[in-house]
Formats: sequence, structure tokens, C-alpha cells
Amino acid sequence: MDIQFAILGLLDAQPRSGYDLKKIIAESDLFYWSGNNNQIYNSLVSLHNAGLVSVETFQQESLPPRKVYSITPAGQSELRQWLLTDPEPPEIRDPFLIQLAWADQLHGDELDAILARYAVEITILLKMRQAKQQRPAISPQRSPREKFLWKRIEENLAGIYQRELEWVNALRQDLREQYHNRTE
Amino acid sequence: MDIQFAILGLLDAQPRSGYDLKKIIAESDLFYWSGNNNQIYNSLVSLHNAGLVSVETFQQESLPPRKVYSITPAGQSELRQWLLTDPEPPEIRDPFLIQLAWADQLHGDELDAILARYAVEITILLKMRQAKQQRPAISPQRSPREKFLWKRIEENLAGIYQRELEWVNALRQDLREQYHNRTE
DNA sequence: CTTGTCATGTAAGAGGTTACATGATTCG
DNA sequence: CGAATCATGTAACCTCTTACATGACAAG
Repeated sequence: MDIQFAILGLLDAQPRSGYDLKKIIAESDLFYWSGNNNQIYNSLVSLHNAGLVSVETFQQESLPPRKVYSITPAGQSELRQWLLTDPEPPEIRDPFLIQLAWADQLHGDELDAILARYAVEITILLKMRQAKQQRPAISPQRSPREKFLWKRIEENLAGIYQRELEWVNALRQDLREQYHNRTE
Repeated sequence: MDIQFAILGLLDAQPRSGYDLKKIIAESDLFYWSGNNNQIYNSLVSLHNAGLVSVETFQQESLPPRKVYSITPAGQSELRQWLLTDPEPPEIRDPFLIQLAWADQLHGDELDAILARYAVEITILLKMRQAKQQRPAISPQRSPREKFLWKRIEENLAGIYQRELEWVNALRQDLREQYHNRTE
């Protein structure tokens, strides 16, 4: 998967500048990239070279010119084709699980402490997720169905943290019961 | 997070060669890297330079020499210190959700088709996960608690796919009911 | 008076992937 | 007879990240 298709979709919803895209991607969980300039500005250049987007430059006084990109018909057909390609599975990278894999050398309270810290971390992320879900998102809402799909996508993202939180809490509980939170 | 700590933990359980590590990492979901030579052999060199592992070379007839790495006391204390560092949150990268975010331009049956393909994909991954859970894993099992922790880690990994599958199935069901699987 | 926003762009480097190279042995 | 396993290592490359550079204006 390529950030290009994320950008193409965002431009299909409405024309935007590189700076607009950067902000959206940096704040989004769905568009999981960091939102750094390098990637976005270069992607826009190569999308332009491929004829998938067009640019319009607006001169501004005392500010650098604002370059607003729009999707072209070629870009739209490229996007549509991509929508029909084989879905990729999600990538899961949870370094904490590796930490836990070697954590048996910690004693009970140390182990519970890092589990607690993990739970706090996840709780914060979940809260941030839910906050984003409240305020008007970048969701296009071009049709009731699109609005519905975006709602479900956001629920999916929240669900990931929800499940993780339940998992870690159950684990803490069971460790407490089975090992009374101390090794020998 | 660094692959170095994954390697350090694996070597703490028992001495292994680069080739051993490569196989473990390539097949593992927990150790989420591809298991390519470059990364592993270079990591071993730098771990060795840092004095965190030691090497013993075993000459073999008609095969290249086997270099078996062991963790050093310095390596063990480095590992233990890392275990106490702040847990990192999981990284979720689900390109399919981006595909779905722009998928409103598909009509009902096209949309259901890609959702179905995603469900198949996830089902396969879940089955593979469960298969791995059956056969004797690389789980160290140095104590009952370690065995327990590894079981929970594996359940976590399976749970991710499980939840995703439930989510996509519920979505398909609701689309069928609400939109009768066709747009105008 | 510093921090944040607007707005573009570049540079350097970490991290990660695929593929290549070698070469004997075993399995189907 | 071709493919897989054992076992090391290198090369080329892509992706992505942090940080830098410029410069005006507004807000606290």
C-alpha cells in the first residue's frame, strides 16, 4: 500500500494543498504515516508527473504561494482501480508483547507495574481516539453510506484499543490471582 | 523498539546462530520483522561489538562454519533494563481501512465483494495463527509463569484477527440490511 | 518575546526489504 | 533433476522519520 492512494482519495473528496494533507495525515490514526513533509511533497510531485493530479498556484502576499492540488480524471480511474485490488491484511507491531515475552525475570510487582503503565498508555490513546470521533472529522460524508462507512472505520480503530485494554486488564487480574503478584 | 532486544531475549533463552534467529523471526507473528539476513547478521555484529553477546564458531565439514551466539552478563543486564522501560503502544497499519474509506464509489455488490475478500484473508491468517499455537513453539517455558505469559501473548495475537473478523462480518451484515447491497 | 500557524521545500539517516552469491547435501 | 535445508554474508534500494531552512504574522 502506498501513501499515494491515501492522498488521491483525500484529493478526490476535495482539492487541497500539501500543507492541508500534512495536517490531516499527521493527526489521523487511519492514515498512519507521520505526516512529514518529505513524503507528502514528493508524493505530490510524482502524482503530478504521472498526470493523476493537477496544480493551481495561488500567490499570497507575505506568505509562500499556496499550491492547491486536484485529482484528474486519470487519477480518479487509478483510484477506482485500486479500490478493487486485493485487500491487504493489517500489520500489527506491538513491541510491548516482546517486552512481555521476556518479562518473566521481573518479580510480581515489577511485572504488574509495567502492565499498569501499558494500560495507562492504551487508555490515553483510546480517549484521544474517542475525542477525535466527537469533533467534526475530515470524513467526506458525500452520501449516507459513506458516512456510515467512516463511522465503522472509526469504531474499528477504537475497538483495537478497547480490546487491548480488556486483554491487559484480564491479564493483570489473572496474574494477581494465580501468582499473588510476587515470584518466590 | 529495536530488533536487538528481541534477539537479546532469544539468546537469553538459549544460544543460537544467526540462521536460527532468522528462521524464528521469519515465522513469528510476535517478532514482526521479515527475518532478512541483513538486519539479523548486522545486529549480531553490533551486539558483539557492544559486548552484549559472545560468539563461538563451530567448523563443519562441507558446510560454512556455524557461529553460535550467547548472551553475556552485560547483555543480560541491558535486557533487564529494557524490560523496565516505558511500554510503547502498538502500531496499527491497516491499509484496508483506507481502501474502505474511499469505497463509497463502489456499488453494493462490489463493496461486499472486497469485504468478503478481506474476511477470507483474515480467516486464513487466523487459521495460521491457531496452527502455530498448536505445534511446539519457540516459547522458552522456563517457569510456569513464563509459559502462562506466552500463552496470553499468543491469545492476544489471535484476538486481533478474531476481532477484525467479527468487525468485518458485522459490517457486511449491516450493509446488507441497510443498503440491500446495491447503490441506486 | 516566545510559541504557533501558514506554507513551501531539502538533507541526512535509520530501518527495513528483496535479491544476489556461494556451495554442499538431502528429499521427493 | 529440481527444490529445500543448512549457513554465511553483501548490494541495492525503498520507505519513512527527524531535523533543518526560510519568513511573515498573530496570539498569549
